[in-house]
Amino acid sequence: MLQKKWRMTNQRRVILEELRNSKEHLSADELYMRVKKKLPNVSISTIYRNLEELAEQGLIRKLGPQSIQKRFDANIQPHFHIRCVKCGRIDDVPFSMVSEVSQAIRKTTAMVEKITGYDVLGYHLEFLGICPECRKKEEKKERERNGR
Amino acid sequence: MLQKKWRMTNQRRVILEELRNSKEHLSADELYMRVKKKLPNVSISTIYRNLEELAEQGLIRKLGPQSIQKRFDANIQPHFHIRCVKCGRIDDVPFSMVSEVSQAIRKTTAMVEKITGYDVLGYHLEFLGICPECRKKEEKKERERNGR
DNA sequence: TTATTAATGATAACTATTTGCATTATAGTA
DNA sequence: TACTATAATGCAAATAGTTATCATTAATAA
Repeated sequence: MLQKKWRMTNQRRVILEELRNSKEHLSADELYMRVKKKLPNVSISTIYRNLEELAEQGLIRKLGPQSIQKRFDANIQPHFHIRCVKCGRIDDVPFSMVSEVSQAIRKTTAMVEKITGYDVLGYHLEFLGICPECRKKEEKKERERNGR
Repeated sequence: MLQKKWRMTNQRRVILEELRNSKEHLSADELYMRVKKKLPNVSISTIYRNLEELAEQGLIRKLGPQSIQKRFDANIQPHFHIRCVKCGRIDDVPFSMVSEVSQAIRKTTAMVEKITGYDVLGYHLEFLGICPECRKKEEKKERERNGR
């Protein structure tokens, strides 16, 4: 398991600094604007590369969905979802499963409004995991690696 | 408040049918493939337009984030987020606010694994709402509309 | 100080989605 | 039933956000 050497470049340092100094959660292009003020020659691809790299190292968190594709659901009854982090597949988590959770969330809403100043319209709860198919694939790969 | 007339076209009907017949949550291009089998001349832009339209009418649900841009967070402590549906801005909901919720979620995890067959790795809870700035803008627009 | 190679900047490519526009088809009316 | 207004379509081009390529630069270990 040899590990890639890690270099703390000027760009990387400034990117991390700017992200840490900001109260908001910046998008790649917002961050690009800020870093540019310190390092006018920085490239947008350096921003993207470093965000990936820093997230992989656990120094920052990537928010939102891993897959950019939107998905659509004809079931408009309240229910939650579970998404496979490997393949992007989304399945249902029946509402009965999570009625306790949704009750807890509802109880918290007023407090969230007071603290954040937002009008809360709803929420989005999604479990993340590895779907049965992808787990099988993983296990197969594992066996092949060990087999020879 | 005059309302746009709504026409049930062949394409629209098949799109809705295919979405309702599928157990999974389809992405636009997956749906495109299926609709194409019934209507070979259908265009991908018809799929997109109808998904938007049907979601607006409340006949289907759009899953995942409204904005496709990823955002990044240098705070790697556990906490939840609240996102503005108008402008895409993301703020923190402090962990203390939602410790009750996260406890309820943790208690449910084992059950979710059993039902869905997934290995659950984590979850993502995001409140949706309108941020103070956007609310102010909305109110201003409202006043202007009524004012004259 | 030098050698290795990780990281960079510039640019092209790519993916998912949206838009413009001329044409077609639906629903309401004569 | 035919006519009309306009919603919706198909196609192509445009766009947004992100990723890949590649020659060049610079950080680290010897």
